[in-house]
Amino acid sequence: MNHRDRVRHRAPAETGGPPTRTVTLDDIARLVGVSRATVSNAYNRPDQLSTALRDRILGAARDLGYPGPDPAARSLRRGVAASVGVVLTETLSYAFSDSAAIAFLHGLTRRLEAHGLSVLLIPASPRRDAAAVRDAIVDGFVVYSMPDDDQHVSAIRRRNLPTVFVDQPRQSGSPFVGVDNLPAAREAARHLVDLGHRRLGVVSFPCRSDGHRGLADEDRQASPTRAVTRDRLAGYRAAAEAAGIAWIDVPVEERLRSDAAEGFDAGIALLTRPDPPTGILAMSDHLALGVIDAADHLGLDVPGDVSVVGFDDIPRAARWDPPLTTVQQPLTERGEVAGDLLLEALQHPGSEAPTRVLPTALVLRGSTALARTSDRR
Amino acid sequence: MNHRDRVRHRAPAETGGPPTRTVTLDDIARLVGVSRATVSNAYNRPDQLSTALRDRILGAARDLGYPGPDPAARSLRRGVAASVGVVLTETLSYAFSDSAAIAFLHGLTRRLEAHGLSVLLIPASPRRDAAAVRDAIVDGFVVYSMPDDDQHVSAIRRRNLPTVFVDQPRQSGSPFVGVDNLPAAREAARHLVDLGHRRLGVVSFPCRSDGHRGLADEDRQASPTRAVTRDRLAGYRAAAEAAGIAWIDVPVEERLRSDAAEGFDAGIALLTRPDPPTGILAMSDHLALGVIDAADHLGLDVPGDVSVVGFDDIPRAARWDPPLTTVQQPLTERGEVAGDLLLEALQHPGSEAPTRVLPTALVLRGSTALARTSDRR
DNA sequence: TTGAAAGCGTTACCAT
DNA sequence: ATGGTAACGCTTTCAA
Repeated sequence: MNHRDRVRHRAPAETGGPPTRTVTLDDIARLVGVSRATVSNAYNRPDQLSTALRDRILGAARDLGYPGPDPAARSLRRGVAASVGVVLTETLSYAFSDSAAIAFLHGLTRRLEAHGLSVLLIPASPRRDAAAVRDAIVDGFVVYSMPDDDQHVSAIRRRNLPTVFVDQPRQSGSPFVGVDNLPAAREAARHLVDLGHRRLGVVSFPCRSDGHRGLADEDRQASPTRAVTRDRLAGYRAAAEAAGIAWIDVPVEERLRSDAAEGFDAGIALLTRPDPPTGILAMSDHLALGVIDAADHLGLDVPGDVSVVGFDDIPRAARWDPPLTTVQQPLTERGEVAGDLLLEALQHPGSEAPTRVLPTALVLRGSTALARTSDRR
Repeated sequence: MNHRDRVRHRAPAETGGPPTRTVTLDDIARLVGVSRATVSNAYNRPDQLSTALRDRILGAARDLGYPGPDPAARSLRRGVAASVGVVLTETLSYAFSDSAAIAFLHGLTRRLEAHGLSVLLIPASPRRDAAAVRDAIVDGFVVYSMPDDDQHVSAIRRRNLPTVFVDQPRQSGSPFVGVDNLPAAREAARHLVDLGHRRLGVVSFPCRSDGHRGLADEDRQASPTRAVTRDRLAGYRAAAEAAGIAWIDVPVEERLRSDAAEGFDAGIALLTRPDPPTGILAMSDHLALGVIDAADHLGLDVPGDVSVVGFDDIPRAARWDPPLTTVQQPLTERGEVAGDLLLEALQHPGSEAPTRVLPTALVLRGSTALARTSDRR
């Protein structure tokens, strides 16, 4: 980014240096005939000088077009940025198409703005280097659902600032907020099993960040980089095996992102198998809604022919046709809690690093029903 | 915000000063036995020193727990922030419940992150002072739909950085992107008139930021602080008067925010009037959907008893029951264009300030229908 | 390949 | 009430 627009170069004789502001505190001071300190006080400590002088200073500043004390210089000197950095799972723009991320940011900003803190959204997609993280002028970080081995996360760790982790990774010594994914997923799967479903299918988040899309073999399932994926998979599996269903028989369709298009694609893949599942577990509502569309598209009835369970309970879930059975997690509240934890960490640096596990609940709606008798075993 | 956590105070004898970093470039330099400049080069210009030395330096940095060059100092010295400030109509958290704002941010971040720029969301609700704007360490600003007389906008103007205005205010000399609200609104109103509706009602954004909620008298209507409000009102009015409807007879319900709850409230107010409107114009889809709910609630059929037209065409509009007739504007694209304009302004400071007016289109769906014959005149 | 020095624009302490 | 002064931590030119 070129910066020359707000700068001017000093006379040619000048020793080469950084870009120079058009007008600084010094200029005002000189013009008014006071010291730099006094001008600074005019801005930051109005009570330290006479009203008359202050007005004279502010007037001169206006005349010269002085933009006010330079924020970077200010921040350097004071050691405070008045802002908080946020890194999110995917690209920034993706976050704005993901209801779960949006709800999180809603809760987070609600808390932070109450304290006058700005929120710096940092581009941290897997493909980018961590420069933006290293250059972020912030007082602390919020890490939202990032892979364990992510370079941005490492860079944040090195920054050594108060950091709150959401969902993932779990970082000892740092505040954490999330839900218990394994039991939540297990309950979702058990629900299908209890309805008599024996042929299950799963639509999963990526196991690795290698761009794979399709069936996840045992090897991939063994080592998902994201804990959310790992735990939900384990939960589904636990319930299936508890019901005597061999996990090897359960197709796990891995998809790159959590959106309806990917869900649709995965749904088609699952439902056109030779022996298609009658119960499908999706790791997010976005994916689940896509699966329902896929069933529709294939002329299958939900829940008549196939039951679908989501995860998150985004606002659209309840309004869908049929309304989606899903695992509800407190999306906005997670953001609020993350905000609270960070504020706490900023105010009391030395204090304990709390872990807050929020409750989930299986919400039964219209997208699941008893398996046909013929489909049971 | 307390900053002491990442700092230590030097020996007691130290002259009082700003908070001090635990370890700086200097410490590394001393430990390795080189100059500060060389350590700096190790980070910023790897080609300027031998690999061996570089490794020694980076190793020492790791040993000392050096967090890397301080971003604020860096930014001060280089004169670049690598970030862009954004201020939005309302509170930050509100933005995350407004589909139009979300779509805008989606488009904006898509463009900005491609250039490695971070996005600083600045709390700028009408009640806050402009401190967050003054302290924002950014290379430029995006102003999204703010009142003309807003103090944050004034503060941004004083900062004298490249700034793109979206919707409002229109600032001569600065890039602008928006739509032509007056003709768009006029078309929406004409649609109702063409369907035979003679008793109209309007659900409006706030005319002033004084917290008023309810019928807007002529005086209020005469001077809305926001151009969007002014222009849409003027458009509605033009179509009504062109059809011989006296504007004084058209109730304008002013509401504080653009959400379904406010729309519901306004819908109830309009539809329980002695001579209720048969055609309602809402300034946003969120409001319009609330109006439909209100009609439902009162046992009125949409569009049988009352027709409703929205504005924006948010994703939910097409999926609603009934699907909403509305004025479509390119929400995401607006964000992209804003991003492009700002990037351009950052790269070529002196250049022209383009104004981009994006197209709108009235989308006819199920929420509008012919007025009953008995209701016409 | 390395180092010395000159800033970047502020703020906060201390003295007057 | 006001000013002198010493940092804050870094980057860059220029010379060696």
